This record gives sequence, structure tokens and C-alpha cells, in this order.
Amino acid sequence: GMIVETEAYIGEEDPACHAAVGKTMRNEVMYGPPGRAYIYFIYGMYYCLNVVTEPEGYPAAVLIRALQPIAGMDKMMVLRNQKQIHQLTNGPGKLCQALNLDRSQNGEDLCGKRLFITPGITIPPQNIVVSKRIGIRVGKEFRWRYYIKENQFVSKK
DNA sequence: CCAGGGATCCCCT
DNA sequence: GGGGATCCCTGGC
Repeated sequence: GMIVETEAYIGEEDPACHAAVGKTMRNEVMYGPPGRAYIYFIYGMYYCLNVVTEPEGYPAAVLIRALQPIAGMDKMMVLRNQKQIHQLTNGPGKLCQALNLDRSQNGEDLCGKRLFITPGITIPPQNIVVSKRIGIRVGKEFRWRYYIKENQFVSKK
């Protein structure tokens, strides 16, 4: 899939970042080297996928909030129990379900062969919308959400 | 040990 | 637009 929506969570000073409480067993992957997957369990039923960024020791990550499916939609439909393509990966929990991601991929090297990100098409800056992050209670003031303008697979306008 | 909360989703009204 | 599902993690006692 093509990543069409992301959010940044940056350091212990970001109250919405899981690292705001300091290093714990849950968030330790964020303190590790960049380029790895930080996958956490949320609301008792869902997982969220992040890409660890920044040098080792500084906890930060980019939450992948939505994908535009490119291949494997048949498998995604089974995993999601959903036939509408637009409902397969338009949310952080949904896309983890569609890609069958869970705790077992937490910490995985995203430069490997199983789960990885490749360069995609270039989106002109004027086609990228910047907004406030979604679903958080604190740290709402930071405009650290980015999504492709008018893309039909973005989770929320 | 236990209570509270959560970077969501789905279904109902 | 609102509430329930569902369970892990964390911090406090």
C-alpha cells in the first residue's frame, strides 16, 4: 500500500507520545535505532504501526494512519472481514488488521524483507495537508498530522 | 494487587 | 454524534 496519512510523536516532551512517561517496557523500541517498527496494542482490540525515527536514545516515531491499498486486497478483505476497498486500510487499527500486524512484529527492522517501506511517488508539498493529530487528549496543539490532499483512503478529513 | 486510561473501530440512534 | 468492546500497561498503594 501507499502511505497516505501519518502523524509524528516526538520525544519525552510531547505529552501525547508514549515516551512522555519515560522509557518503559512498552515504549522501549522507540528509544532504539531508527528504521524499526513500533507496534503497540490499544483499546483492548487494535494495534498501531509506527516507524521509529531519530537517532538511538531519542524516542520518536511516525504513526502510519492510513494506506491506499495497491496489492493483496483479496487477503486484506479476508483479514478485515470487509469487502469495500475504502474500508480496508483507512485507519491505524484497520491497516494493522489488513496487514496482519501484531505484537510479533514489534521492533522488526523495516529495512528487512518481511515488513518494509520503499520509496514511492513524490507528492508535491501543496498536495500535503497539515493538521492537528487525531484521537489524543493531550498535545492537541501540535499540527503533526500529514495526509495527501483529497486522497480517498485518509481516515478522516 | 488493582484501578484507570488508551495514537480505535463499529454500531446504534 | 455517542457509547461499548476489550485488555494491556502503568503507576500508586
